[in-house]
Amino acid sequence: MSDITSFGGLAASGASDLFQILRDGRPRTRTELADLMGLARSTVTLRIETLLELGLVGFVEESVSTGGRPSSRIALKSGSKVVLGVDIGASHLRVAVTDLTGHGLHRTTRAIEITEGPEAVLGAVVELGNELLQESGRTATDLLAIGVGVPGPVEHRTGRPINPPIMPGWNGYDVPGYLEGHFHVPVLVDNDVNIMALGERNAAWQDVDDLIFVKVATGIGAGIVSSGRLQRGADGVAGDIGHIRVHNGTQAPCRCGNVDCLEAVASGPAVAAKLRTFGLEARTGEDVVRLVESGNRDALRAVRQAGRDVGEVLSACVSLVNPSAIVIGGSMALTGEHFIAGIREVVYSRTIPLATQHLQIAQSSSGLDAGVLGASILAIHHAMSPQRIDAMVLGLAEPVAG
Amino acid sequence: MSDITSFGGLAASGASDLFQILRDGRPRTRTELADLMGLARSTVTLRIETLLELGLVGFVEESVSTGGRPSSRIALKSGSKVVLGVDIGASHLRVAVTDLTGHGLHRTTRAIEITEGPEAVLGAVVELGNELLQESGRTATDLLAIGVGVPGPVEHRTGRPINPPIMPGWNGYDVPGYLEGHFHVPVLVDNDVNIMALGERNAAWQDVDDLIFVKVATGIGAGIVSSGRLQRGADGVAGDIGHIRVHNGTQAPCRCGNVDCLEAVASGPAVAAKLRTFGLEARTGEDVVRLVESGNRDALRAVRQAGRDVGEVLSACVSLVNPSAIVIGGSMALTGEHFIAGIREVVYSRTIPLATQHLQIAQSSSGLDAGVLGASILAIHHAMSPQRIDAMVLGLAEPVAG
DNA sequence: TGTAATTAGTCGATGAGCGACATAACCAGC
DNA sequence: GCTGGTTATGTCGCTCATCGACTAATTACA
Repeated sequence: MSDITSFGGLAASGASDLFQILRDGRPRTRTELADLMGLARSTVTLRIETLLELGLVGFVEESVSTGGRPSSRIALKSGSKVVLGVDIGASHLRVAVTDLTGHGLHRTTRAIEITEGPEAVLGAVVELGNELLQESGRTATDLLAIGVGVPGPVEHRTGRPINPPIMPGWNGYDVPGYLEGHFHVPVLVDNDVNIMALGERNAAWQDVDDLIFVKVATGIGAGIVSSGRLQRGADGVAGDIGHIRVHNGTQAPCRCGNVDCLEAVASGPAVAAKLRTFGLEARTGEDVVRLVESGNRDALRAVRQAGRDVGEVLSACVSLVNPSAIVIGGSMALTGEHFIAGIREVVYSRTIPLATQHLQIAQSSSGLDAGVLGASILAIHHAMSPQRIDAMVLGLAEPVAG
Repeated sequence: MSDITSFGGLAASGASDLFQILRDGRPRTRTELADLMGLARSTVTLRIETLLELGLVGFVEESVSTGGRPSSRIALKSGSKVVLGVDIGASHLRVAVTDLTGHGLHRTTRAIEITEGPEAVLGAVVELGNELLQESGRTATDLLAIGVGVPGPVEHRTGRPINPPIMPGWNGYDVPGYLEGHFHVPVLVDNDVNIMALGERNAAWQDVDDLIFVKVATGIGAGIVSSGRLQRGADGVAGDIGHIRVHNGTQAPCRCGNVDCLEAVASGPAVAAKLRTFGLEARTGEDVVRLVESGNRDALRAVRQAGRDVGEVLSACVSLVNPSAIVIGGSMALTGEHFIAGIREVVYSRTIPLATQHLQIAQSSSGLDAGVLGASILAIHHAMSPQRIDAMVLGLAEPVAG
């Protein structure tokens, strides 16, 4: 009764360990790799040959000599394989094809209404996905995995949304099942803010292991990366900071039933509502951004106050998890420095210096692409996991052995 | 230039992997272990023999048969080795000797003033440590490691306190250096709340992977365990919730310079100060506990309100990290259900149901021992790390080979 | 008391990984 | 442009952890 992972010798020559090191995209020499893994150089050479045969790695030309024979540099080769990154929002859908390094090839957007339910929205995902594959000259067989972000709580293990407040009809829906039925590859689903945190970290904060990504748009949420790992919490709803209480005394009612929730005070629609009391025309966060860009004083002031309110909640977050970076994304972040200035003002005054001395607070650099990039990363992480690499190596070894 | 970990074959026969499984204290059969590790039973047998020779594991008598030859059950054997757990408080010192399963053998307390500085306090630690070793019939050679908790921020890597507000003279002091000079074993230092979180989890919440331990005493702090790992943050000051702002409008000044910090409102001394305005005699959290136990109405009301204030901050923590348990410790927890009722009242009303449906809020069960137990766990984790077990196995192999 | 069931100990075969040595490629200086 | 120093690569026999299969031991139950 032995399992499949062993067939005489060890699992799969451990080539996947080597591969995981190359995942960061940096080219390495054999000696570097040997040091990094604590193995002999000759062993590393053998493992590299396995990965070369699989087409997973390749040589980089630039051979730099330090006085002797120049070392050949080995790096991850994306090959022809691709993944799909899907970012489902309340009112729009964004899909991207990326190679295995997470670099975007093609992307596209479509207006949808998430309230139309899972079949309608996921049907659009299938359409856009197929279009993109065709545009980038790939076939369905080149696709390795799909990552999906949805605007609500998800049980990451099963990929099913759980009681999502703004996604009627999606509760418990088998999102991976639908997409796997059309693409026949693994589908990973997570909260949209979580994948944005992944995307942003991969794009601009590779060396930062403790990071909080905050999305301020129609809703407000945070994705937390601690010790380099995404924190989902016990029920997968960690980072739901939109309903933490703030105290500016307006008793603003929130859709959750409470009052003075951050989301009822500082979200795009909340700021827009406040601006309407000044006789300004505004409904969404985008409207607010437009008013700020036009230089409207009331809008500026309201945005800065919203920043302060977000800052109040974030100062608590900083005290609790002590991150080294906070990245602000979502439509409200597009108001530029005014919003972030309000955040900084409160965070740096309401937190002990020890926690803020190395803290950076910055605007999202990947902007609207953070979601699809993060979704791709999620898919790549799965497609390139040690288990799957081992399986590929085994697939290479078996025909030879048989 | 190869390193010491390899001398011809593999590092150390991988016996440490096996040992790590047995660390939970549960006895296992060979077949169970083989399944758990994905290795052949014969291999497991060989590894067990190595650990038997080292005296690290042993057989458990009770042999249960399921219809055939009864399996022999293998379990961790604490042997004669011990560790010291040290819990340094603002005004008292607690030291315990425990075996390698973390079970206490002897413990003792002494009144100290942390303001007397590191040499005086650590001198007392050395005295008490030696006394305890003698009492439990162990010698210095039986000691494997020391774990220490201090009431302030610590750089865990070096064991040096960093700008601790209530520990004048300790800033940057080499705590491990002092103790290693006397005991000649590794010394691990961490924040007191962090080790209490470790101790509490080990004592009563072994199966809970997401837990927040909150200490409410002279100060207020939290230790966060996420995905089974202690979260220290980027600078090692995660969980410092004492200076998060609460809003009951009293503008209470805090020693940190801000107003309305949780610590200025709900800590032992803060509640005591409030009770003095009612003409009651109270200075510390212990005084408050005494008044509550005597049934004083004002004290009851003040404690419940303090619970609500703590609950306000904890509801933000729940939204952010989504734990499955919150454990309340520290002197204020000794006021019994009144304090925790206030916490529950606010947390369950100010947090979305999704995050609280499986949330438990409970009083610390290990009480005053949480600190020393956690410190021991910290020491044991280090003393029993894969690297150190590998080294022990090597030490066994080398004389034979040489 | 015998038989089925289950666990434990033993041993030859296998191959991942190692170190050592020979070879290849490049630089600098004469 | 040759030559010696330097650094990287390729090759090969050896070692030992691990495997699977077989045998021995121990119990339950008919």
